[in-house]
Amino acid sequence: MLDDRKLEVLRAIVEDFVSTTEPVGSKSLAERHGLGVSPATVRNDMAALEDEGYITHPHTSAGRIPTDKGYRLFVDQLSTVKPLSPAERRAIQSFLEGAVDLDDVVRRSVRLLAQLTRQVAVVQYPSLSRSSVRHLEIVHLAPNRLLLVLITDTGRVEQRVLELATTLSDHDVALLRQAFGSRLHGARLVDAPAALSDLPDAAPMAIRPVLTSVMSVVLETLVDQPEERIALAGTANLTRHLLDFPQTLRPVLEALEEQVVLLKLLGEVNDPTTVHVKIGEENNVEGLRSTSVVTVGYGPDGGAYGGLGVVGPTRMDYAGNMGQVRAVARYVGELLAGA
Amino acid sequence: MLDDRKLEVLRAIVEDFVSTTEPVGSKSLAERHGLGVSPATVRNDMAALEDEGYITHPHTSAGRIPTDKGYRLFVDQLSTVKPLSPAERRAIQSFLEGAVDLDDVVRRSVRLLAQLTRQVAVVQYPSLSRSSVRHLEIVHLAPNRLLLVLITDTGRVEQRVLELATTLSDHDVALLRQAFGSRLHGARLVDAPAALSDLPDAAPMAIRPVLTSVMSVVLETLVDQPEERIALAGTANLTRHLLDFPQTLRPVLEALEEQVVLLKLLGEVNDPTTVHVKIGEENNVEGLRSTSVVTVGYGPDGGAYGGLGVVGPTRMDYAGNMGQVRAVARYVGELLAGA
DNA sequence: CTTGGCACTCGATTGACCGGAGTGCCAGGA
DNA sequence: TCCTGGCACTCCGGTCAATCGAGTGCCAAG
Repeated sequence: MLDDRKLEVLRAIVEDFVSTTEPVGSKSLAERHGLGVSPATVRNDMAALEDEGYITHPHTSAGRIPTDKGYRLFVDQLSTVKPLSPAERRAIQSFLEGAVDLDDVVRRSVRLLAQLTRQVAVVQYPSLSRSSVRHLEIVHLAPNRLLLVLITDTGRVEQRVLELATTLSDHDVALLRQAFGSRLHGARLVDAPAALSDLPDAAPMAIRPVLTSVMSVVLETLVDQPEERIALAGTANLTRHLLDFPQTLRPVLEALEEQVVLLKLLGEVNDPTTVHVKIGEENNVEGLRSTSVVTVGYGPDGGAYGGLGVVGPTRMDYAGNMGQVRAVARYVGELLAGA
Repeated sequence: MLDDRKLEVLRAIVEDFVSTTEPVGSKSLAERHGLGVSPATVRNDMAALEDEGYITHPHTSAGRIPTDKGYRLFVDQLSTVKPLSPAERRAIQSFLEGAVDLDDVVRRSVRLLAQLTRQVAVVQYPSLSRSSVRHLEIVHLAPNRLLLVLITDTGRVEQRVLELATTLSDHDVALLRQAFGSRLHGARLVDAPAALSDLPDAAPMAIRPVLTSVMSVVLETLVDQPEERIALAGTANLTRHLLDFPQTLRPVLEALEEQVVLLKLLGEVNDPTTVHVKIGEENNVEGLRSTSVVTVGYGPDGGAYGGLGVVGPTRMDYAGNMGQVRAVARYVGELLAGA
């Protein structure tokens, strides 16, 4: 149905439209790209592409623009992820090398990504459940109050204050500390329930009740309801593209303010090791139906820590942005693995 | 120069313009507000107000709109902070009452404020330096590595990892914990240097060197460079007003992404107990020259903890927004004082 | 000092017009 | 069978002129 030239025409349409923002006509297309055929032929191909739903035109006498389906085909078959320019590599290096702690890494990454892609950038903090325990500290704040401090291998520090029904002695707390510490140290948080399963039986009879209650609270707050965090940057970039369609701006901004939405965005990736693209209507998130989202996982094995990506207009430089997103993910992954 | 009626005319212009977004003419103004004078008289007053720079008109045959100076006079003399409606009070109550920790309080507050005012809301986390120490924990992560956990009276938990030049024994750390804890407990962080000044002399000779080095790091990271945090919400509200002037949107969004800028905004308040308004060009922040900023301090004595406020178009409901900002600040202040 | 009257200004709207980019279709040619 | 040039057609976008009306400034009378 679609021979090579038709595909070539589609590619040309996407590339031209992305760079000019204007519907592209048969004549200018035949001229600018060395297709070696006349505008009339291009028109025929265009008609075929339109029949198949890959392109459309706003009105009768206007040029063609790609549909979501057209972009999809372009991304899947017609474009190759663009490697970074040396300048971009240097930018990443110098941007990230000064980071002092996890917060700093994430903040710098998200800014970098926004700057590089000129889109809205989203970076998820290393997910708790997928991290492993570097240190777990239990502090005895008051007789019935504990402070839990968890430090993960990625440098994330999380704390919770626990209110207990019973009171504890310093000695009890020392026992708790010892019991939890020895079992969790180095373990991934996902495996915490298993690692702790034998704990009640092994513990001294005296503290078993309080231990089980502490244990359930710990598991609940750290494993069942781990707090995910997200950093966002570059919302100002939305104005570059969406001023043509001001009414789409509001829902996008609203969506971007919802942590849940962003997590969903980054979490929907099946295979976190490859760059993933959602185009326009493909987005499950209402309000982002007019945008495209490029995401990828980062961390060891390419996705163990979390996700990051960019949100921009469907008319975006997919090849470039995919390359940039992937590159930043790799750097960040290495940076955190080395920390 | 400006008699009562002229002031009344200015008030009417501001109120009409704020609610309609349209330049207001003499006729409709004379009708809608019961001024008891003819349009011609209103025109004379308008001419006087324009001479003084309180209002202006976009073109010859258009109605008048207030200038920044006009809004300023309106805020200072013509409007009274509007108390909240019962519905608004209830909204605040129900919105904030479920908060479980500081993060939650701040996040809920900023959303609430954005929703209430329909502007962009900004809430500063309780400033570290102005808080006092509820608990300071020193954890011995590794021979030359300490984890500092600070819990303030407002529930803010802050942690730093310290790398030391020397190695410490558990016993040393216990001494440190004891020495710092006893002196800082209950003290305000601002007073920390004074509270710790006698520490080196009082400590056992053996740990003096390391103690002074730890002390300097502690003071530096917690007092000299306290990390301020800011929460932001409601950026989507910008689209309601600024779509008339799309080009102003970008600088505003850019400014709002800069923590530094926001801190400056909230920090510039001289007297934190009263609601403060910066109108248009009065703003020192480039990029917010087209907006007005309403801020107030919160906490005991009305400002000890931090600041919060909203950013919106100069054409905003000052009386209402000032009331809402003040009310939220009070609630948040009480909530945190009671925590 | 207020008021009605009046001429004037100027943005906004409307409708007519036209140029141009682009299309779809067709018939002829390789 | 496929490509190509030609041609009529569509429709957007910009320009121009005319008109409308809200609003102003000024003045002379009350």
